[in-house]
Amino acid sequence: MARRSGTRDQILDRATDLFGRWGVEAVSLDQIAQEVGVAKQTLLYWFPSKDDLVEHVLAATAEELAVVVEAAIRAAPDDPLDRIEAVVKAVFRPAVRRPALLGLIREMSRLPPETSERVATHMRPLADRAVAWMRTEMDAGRLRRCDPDIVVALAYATVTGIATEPEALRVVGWSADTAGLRRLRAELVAFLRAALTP
Amino acid sequence: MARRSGTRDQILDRATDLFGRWGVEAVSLDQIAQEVGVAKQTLLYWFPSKDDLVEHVLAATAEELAVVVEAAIRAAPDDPLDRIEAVVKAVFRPAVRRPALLGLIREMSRLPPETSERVATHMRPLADRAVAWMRTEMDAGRLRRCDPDIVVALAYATVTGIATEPEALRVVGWSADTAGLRRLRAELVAFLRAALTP
DNA sequence: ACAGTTCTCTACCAATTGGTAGAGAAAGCG
DNA sequence: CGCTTTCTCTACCAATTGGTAGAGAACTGT
Repeated sequence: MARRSGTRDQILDRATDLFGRWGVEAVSLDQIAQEVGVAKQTLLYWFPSKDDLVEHVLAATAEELAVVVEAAIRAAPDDPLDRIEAVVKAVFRPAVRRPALLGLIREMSRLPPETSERVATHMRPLADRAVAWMRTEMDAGRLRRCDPDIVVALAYATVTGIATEPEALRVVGWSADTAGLRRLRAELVAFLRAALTP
Repeated sequence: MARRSGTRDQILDRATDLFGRWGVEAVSLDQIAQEVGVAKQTLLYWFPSKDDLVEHVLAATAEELAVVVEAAIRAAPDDPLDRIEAVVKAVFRPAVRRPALLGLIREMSRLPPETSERVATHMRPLADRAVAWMRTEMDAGRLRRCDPDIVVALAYATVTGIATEPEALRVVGWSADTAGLRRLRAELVAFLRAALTP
């Protein structure tokens, strides 16, 4: 999250934003280099190929999101709905400040299978924990009974979709100012709460 | 939906799939031409530029989805939750058969503003009707009271997200066979029902 | 058979793509 | 000081990009 200072970190940073906003294929090395303010060759010194850069960007992003989620889970209260709310809010903040973050995760499905598989491996422990946790909460009657695998994916899809598609929100007349953001977050939390209450 | 026969329609058809799957920027005219089985120049005869092709593909897709949704609304029962279920099922069928459809709508946010604005104009009447309808149902106490603008966008994000991100589902161990699809659709409908029940 | 559209083709173009080769600063270190 | 490592640069490359020019089929109506 912190904009770091070395050339390598600056490259990672700009590449994250550009890849997430426009898609990996749509962003050229020349463009990244120009925005960072170095020659393209400098990119290729730090990352021997574009694929390599993409992979490092993805790994760093997945890692960053995982850290944010872990922290939110640990800090959150015991009630499952409160906990979900805490996680959503934790993800919402960096996602709104840098919309590219979640957009990047989406780019996964457009990458060669081996790459996306490696990123998926990164996320799997987190997803597994979430699923297991939901299952126990359902057994305890504190969450609506359902298929936890799919519902974790549904919740993810809702949060990611809404955070990365300003166009869809514009269609219904939403605007991205502070008040709009607060309203959006509140509705998102209420939506998930209603969807998961027993 | 029907695979039509003229050269122009074949081009539109393949372009829809390829743009939706890989993103507009990632697909070249040469690639489309090759898959259709014609020379690139034939594409540029029917659509004077790539931008023009993109625009026609988007318009056709938006139109197609709008027709499906309209039909589902008209055929559905009066109860709002049943009606939502009918629409989701109606969208789910073509979306799963051709995942590119919803993926394409997502591409909107990556296009030049004028283009995305024109597509948005196409969708707006539908969204407006949905919002107005939700509002009256809420007033009648048959839907959970909330901000209908945002909740329409949320429901859209959930359906689109889940239908276009097989990767996210793979992470939680989901598989795309017939049984998996049925399970997914059932959970999706239950999720939305729970989220919108008063 | 005719001329006129309608359609698809080959041949080419300038610009951009990811990537290579290797020179030259800059900085640590004896 | 000199030597080595770390870093960034200019110059270039083959391949691919969206797009142009214009020739030739193939089907029209007469």
